[in-house]
Amino acid sequence: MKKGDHLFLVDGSGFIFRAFHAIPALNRKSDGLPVNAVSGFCNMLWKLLRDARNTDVGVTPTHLAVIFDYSSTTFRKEIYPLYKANRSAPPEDLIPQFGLIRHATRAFNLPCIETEGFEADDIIATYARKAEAVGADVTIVSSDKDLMQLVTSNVHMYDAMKDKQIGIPDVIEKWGVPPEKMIDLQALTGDSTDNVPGIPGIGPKTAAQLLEEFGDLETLLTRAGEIKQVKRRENIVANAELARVSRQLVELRTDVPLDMDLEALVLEPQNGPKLIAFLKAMEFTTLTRRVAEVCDCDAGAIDPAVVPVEWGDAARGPDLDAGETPAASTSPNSATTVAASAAGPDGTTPADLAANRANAFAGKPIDTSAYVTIRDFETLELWIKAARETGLVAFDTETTSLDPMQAELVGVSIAIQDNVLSPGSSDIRAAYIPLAHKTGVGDLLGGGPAEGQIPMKEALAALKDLLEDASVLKVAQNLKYDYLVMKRHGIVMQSFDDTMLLSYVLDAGKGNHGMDGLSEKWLGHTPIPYKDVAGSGKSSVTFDLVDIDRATAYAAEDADVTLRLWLVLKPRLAAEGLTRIYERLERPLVPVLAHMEERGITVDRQILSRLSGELAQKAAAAEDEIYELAGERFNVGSPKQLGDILFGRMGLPGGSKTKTGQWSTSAQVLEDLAAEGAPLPRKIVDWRQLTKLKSTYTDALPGYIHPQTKRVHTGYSLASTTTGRLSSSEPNLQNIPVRTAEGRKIRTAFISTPGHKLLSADYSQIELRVLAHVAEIAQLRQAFADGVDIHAMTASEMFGVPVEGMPSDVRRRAKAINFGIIYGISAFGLANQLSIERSEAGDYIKRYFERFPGIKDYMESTKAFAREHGYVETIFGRRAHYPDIKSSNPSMRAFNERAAINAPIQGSAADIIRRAMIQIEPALAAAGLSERVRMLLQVHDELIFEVEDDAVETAMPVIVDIMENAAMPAVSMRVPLKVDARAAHNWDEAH
DNA sequence: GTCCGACCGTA
DNA sequence: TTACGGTCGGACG
Repeated sequence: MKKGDHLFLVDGSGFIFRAFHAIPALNRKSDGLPVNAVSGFCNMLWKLLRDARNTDVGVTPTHLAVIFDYSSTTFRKEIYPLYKANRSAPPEDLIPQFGLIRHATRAFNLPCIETEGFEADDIIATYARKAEAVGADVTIVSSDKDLMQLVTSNVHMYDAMKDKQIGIPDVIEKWGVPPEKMIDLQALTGDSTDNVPGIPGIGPKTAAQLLEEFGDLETLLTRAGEIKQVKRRENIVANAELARVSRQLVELRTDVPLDMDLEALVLEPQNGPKLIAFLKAMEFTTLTRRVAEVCDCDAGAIDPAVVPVEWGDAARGPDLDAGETPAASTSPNSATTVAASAAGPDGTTPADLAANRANAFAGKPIDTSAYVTIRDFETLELWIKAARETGLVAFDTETTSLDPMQAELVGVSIAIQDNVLSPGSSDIRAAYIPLAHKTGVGDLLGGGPAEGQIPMKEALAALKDLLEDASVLKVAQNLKYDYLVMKRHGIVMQSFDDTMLLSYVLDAGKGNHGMDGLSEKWLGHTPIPYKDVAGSGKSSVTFDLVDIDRATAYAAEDADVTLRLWLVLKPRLAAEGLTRIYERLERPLVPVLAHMEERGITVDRQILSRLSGELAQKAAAAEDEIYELAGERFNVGSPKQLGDILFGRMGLPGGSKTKTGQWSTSAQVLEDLAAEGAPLPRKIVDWRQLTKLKSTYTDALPGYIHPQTKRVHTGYSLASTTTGRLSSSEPNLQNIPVRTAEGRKIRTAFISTPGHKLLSADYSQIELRVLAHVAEIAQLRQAFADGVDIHAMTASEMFGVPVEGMPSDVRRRAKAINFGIIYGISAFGLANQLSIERSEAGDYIKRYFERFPGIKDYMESTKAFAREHGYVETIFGRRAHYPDIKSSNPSMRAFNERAAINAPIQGSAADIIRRAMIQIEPALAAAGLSERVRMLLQVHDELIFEVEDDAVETAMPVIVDIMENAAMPAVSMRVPLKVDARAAHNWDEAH
């Protein structure tokens, strides 16, 4: 961009609201879909672009971008939590138009820009100043006064609705101050729509007058004593701080990190057919005709585009992030109303669309012989172009390993809905792009690269543009894997969906969410098994050694199936009211977790090796004593042999049996025997602990140290629990010992890099707090509000023992009961836990319910809900399904009931920490800590960070604050959340 | 080689 | 009494 160029910055979000209110809502599609704002937007863009071509008329953009708000959790909320807190949900008819306007922007071939953590205004400000700095002219298409501070001799505003330019004189005329003083003026007057406080009683006229007199806000505030009017003087003195905060809120940032540089905003030629297809889908006949004339296209020959409609989830659940789009209405039945009155392109309501799609794809044959192998750059370009045209592409990587940190990229497959490569068709076409296949299977020296592959570097450069293009939606199955593999090649994917996560949000509790299973379930199609192409066991090969034709069939099929699954599952989100869960709690976690996995954590090999030696010695000693006591040598690790010795040859009384009929040798049983005075069981328990620590931790962990990074990279699964918790594997870092002193030594091996500390922040009693919240238990809520010992309080309530001087055993029982409640208590389970009679446990439970009747109510109503709906919900609306809740098998039914009672508690806590994790990185960025603090691990109620020594003090309150307020603003907890944080050189001391 | 049960580590 | 994943032994093929 250079002098003489003219950048247009369209305030997309501002325009949506203005157009919606300015244009009558009777502007609807034939099926009832409200499109008034979309219509105004399209006409405005067309006018701007037409003028761009006709140099005789108006100003002519050479560059243009449309900018949207992305999220309401901006840095301004940090400065002033009440910022925009009074915003109510947008009107129902507006909700589907947010998404449509983004589609419209893409149909116009224009960049669509949004940046997390910043408002559209800040992005506009940043671009405007950058363009000005290189000598270009700027026109901001908006009439929002918040943007007027940006006006200079080179930066103008344009009110598209009134067709009016706004320059410096216009600002002065309207507000009485020049643009550079608008910030001070707004700081004084405040803004009721955004909840910017300002100074009460001061409006624009007074503010302008004061600024005229004192020059600027700071001078005014310091010299406020000179003001003659008594009330005004006192008012300003009293509220000086409020004015300063307000100033921070209204001043726009000009340092927003930009994904696209100025050059990328250059105005591309119009794509007539693409635009016409969109306009036809919107039924904008006049504009369609005009565009067709100008582009010299035959509009009649172009089919309407398939435009997905995001309905929002107006029907239910809290708004997960007030103010963000698309947001919710509070009316309980509004989604149905919108849905009933409006229609998507291949259905009449979201539910119809979902059903139609499911029907269309169930059993629809998949022709795996039609897949294409892309072997030259030109063909690749053609496919990428086609993907851009449709704005939707399924994507899959083929690699040499299931571990994304070790995997070498071998090839990439893509699938598109093809109305570009073969016009008029909406079939799916899929292709495989081999990149690193080798020849010479079985050749000891290994073969060279296979013939007919595009050089990796060239192909990745082309794919990078597509994958990082926010205007093209990428669909993948288990996206985190592909995201990480691509990130390791310098590609940071933007705009994505994950079919695994769609299935998880919709159907958690109904089986797993792997691609093969989903394909069977929804498409009636069995994909080619991996082992059919790569073999299995000893004779298996890595994917780079698979013949390219075989690889094409397998890989392209994966992309094809993924795209089909997306078409089936995505409409179900809106139909079932789960869009917000998916968009706010699930999808944003993918990059967050990918980054955590990529970072890994340092594990000290020496410490583990030393511990392993110690454990080996102790275990050997214990083993000798065991043989001595048993009178023979046997495999201590074999429960079967051990059982024979203890309960057979030695004749000890057997406790419980396992489900295979064997005598149980569990720790519980052995402890009971030890209490009876038998020495052997005690030794077995000791031996088990030592060998467990050795085999599972000290010996296994070093094997996970990555050869290049020298760190341990766990893998998080987003979709393997019914409740919404994450799980960790290879290695599982969510079960590193902590309860015993011996076990805690393992944690000393998890260390920070030099100059850093590990910071651990964990929620205190989060599940009991959630219980107090959902079941509305007055005593529990009070106890948490007062910060008293919750288990002691319970004991005191139940047994009438004062908290002061309470025997530890009494408190222990109460603690077990509290946990039992969370787990959907049964007398049997509690009796087991406390080693008491079942009748006594039953009495405890009875007394508990008497003291806390709300708990009983919660349990009964949760069970009833689960029976009626087949699922339960967290406080944020995540669902956990229990299809067997009505089982005729009483123990199976009871098990499902307990799980259903537990799921909203465990799941709500899981949702809260998810929200914290999603907010952490932007919050750290806003605090300037991005480079100095890195989130490494999550252990259900704990987050572990690696922090530069000097940043610990600043980072800790930021992290604690985010975590403690993570439920807000979606859910206002009736109980405070408490987070404890510590930093130290290793995990043991930090915890 | 692959699968399953028993056991045990975490929240 | 909830939710997980890893290791081992032992049985199956």
